[in-house]
Amino acid sequence: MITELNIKQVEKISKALGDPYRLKILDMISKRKDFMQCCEVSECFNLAQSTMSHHLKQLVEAELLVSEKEGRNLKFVINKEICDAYSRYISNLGF
Amino acid sequence: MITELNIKQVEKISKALGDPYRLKILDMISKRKDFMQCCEVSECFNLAQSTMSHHLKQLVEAELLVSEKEGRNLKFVINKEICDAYSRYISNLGF
DNA sequence: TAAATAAATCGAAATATTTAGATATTTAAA
DNA sequence: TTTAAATATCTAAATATTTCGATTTATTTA
Repeated sequence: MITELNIKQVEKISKALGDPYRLKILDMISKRKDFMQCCEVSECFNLAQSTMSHHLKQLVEAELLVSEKEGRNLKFVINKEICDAYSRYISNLGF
Repeated sequence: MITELNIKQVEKISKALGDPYRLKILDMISKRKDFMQCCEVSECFNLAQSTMSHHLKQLVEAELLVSEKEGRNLKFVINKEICDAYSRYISNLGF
């Protein structure tokens, strides 16, 4: 089944994508074969832990990332299905 | 030549897409075969003229829309190339 | 069980965005 | 050439977002 986003979801995803840190986070995570840990992500940016947590939460709530708890760590992977659905929504604007 | 967006452009486009009015505006314009006039767009929303002007400006500055002056009116069309480039950027996050 | 680590939550300040009203500019029509 | 229409700009208020520090929660390790 192909995921179809409604306009509210598109808005939320767009908002999540509209920040330089969050774009860089997605970029980093996407370059991994497997997954990425939260604390690893934090180390790459000069931001407070609470700020990073907030950014990651927004990406998860927009469903761009899927997170999984592993002990006291958090692993992230890109939600390919949502990325594709969003991508499709935007490119369909051109028709 | 295929347009490749840099991360700053992706941020700007995402911000432009992260508002319910602007998404609806794009939706309306995209449903037209040809183009759409500014005042036509305004009529569809319960927003002040200056507010609408501001929203349209953001879409044009993000290059999602191309505007052309025609007399005292403004015509808009979707910038398909940018939509596709943005769409491609996002779907590539999945790899 | 105590200490340490990873992440989340809360509160508050700084910053950015959205919105409307007033005014200005540009062009068309009377 | 005055008037009307379409759009843009400016200012200010309301609202939302970003950020940090402090605290809390959950889990692991000593």
